[in-house]
Amino acid sequence: MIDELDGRLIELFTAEPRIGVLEASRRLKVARGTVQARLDRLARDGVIAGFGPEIDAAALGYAVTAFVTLQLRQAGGHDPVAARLAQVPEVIEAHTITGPGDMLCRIVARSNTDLQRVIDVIVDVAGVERASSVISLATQIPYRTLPLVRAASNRS
Amino acid sequence: MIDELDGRLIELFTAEPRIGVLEASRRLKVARGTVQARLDRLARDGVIAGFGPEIDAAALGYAVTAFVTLQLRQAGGHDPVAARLAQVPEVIEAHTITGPGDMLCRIVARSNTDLQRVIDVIVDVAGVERASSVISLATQIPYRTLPLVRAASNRS
DNA sequence: TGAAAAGCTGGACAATTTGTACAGTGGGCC
DNA sequence: GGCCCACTGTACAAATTGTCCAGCTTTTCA
Repeated sequence: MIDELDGRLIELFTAEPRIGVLEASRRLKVARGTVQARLDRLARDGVIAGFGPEIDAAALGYAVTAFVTLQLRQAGGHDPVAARLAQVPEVIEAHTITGPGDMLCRIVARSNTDLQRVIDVIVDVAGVERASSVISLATQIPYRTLPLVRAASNRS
Repeated sequence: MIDELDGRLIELFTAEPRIGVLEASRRLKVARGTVQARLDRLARDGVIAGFGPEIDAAALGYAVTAFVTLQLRQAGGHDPVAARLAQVPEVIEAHTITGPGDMLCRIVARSNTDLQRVIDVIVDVAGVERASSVISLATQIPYRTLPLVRAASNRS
């Protein structure tokens, strides 16, 4: 799927995103065209989804993160509910899941008080039967994919 | 915290990350120096955490995502467990949480069979008492922050 | 076994962008 | 009124990008 050079390339750009193709080729000691081709291929294959800016919700004032498990009314299915949840800015992510719950959402809020408001909004969404939430107290491992890249490109 | 121009800037770079400062200034109809200064400030304030490549775990072959709630042994605390979990590449994210569970992890695996293996690895981590997992069947709302940016920069 | 295909190298070129600086202008604040 | 700050518009050298090419090596496949 990806080889060792791809792995080094991704690691390099993760560590120093602004270096550019030329500098990357120097660091990796390969021709510029190679870096360019690899990058194009990784992007085409969807391995690299994009280079967008990573926004820190906390820095925007959304200091509280919580995970909400939703139980939905049987009728209507998941998609309409998801569409309505998508209207709520504080819903950062949503998955349908196995198990007793039907949906798991990641939400953010400005404070614990604000979290109450956000949860109320969610519970008010048509199709949502009940919601149970847990608050993230600390992020022990921030979202990461580098270990996967290393594993997939096999080198320790 | 961030104003309307910051919001437009972030949106633009999210939509087309590769355009560069000069093109961005043309699109936003402001001077290049302004874009540069804004970007610097946003990065300095931590609002923009970085411009690293976004890696798609699924494209790397990790097609299955699951959320695992861990109960920990009381003794020892969270941090040592988190440190050990960090050794497992498939643990993509981990939070300490309120409620009956102690920790919530996002994990990925190559298949449902592989998921079993990953969960076994996690349960084997010293300090982990038990783990209960739910599988993500579909991503209804992919991780996003743009609505927050819009909300924070207040414009619809 | 032999030939085609694919990937990498190293180099070249024009066009564009970046980094950086500076003077001028307008609004907000004390 | 006066100061500070952000933005504008401009300038210039240096660096990077996009694109192409010829030659070489390795892999693939009939």
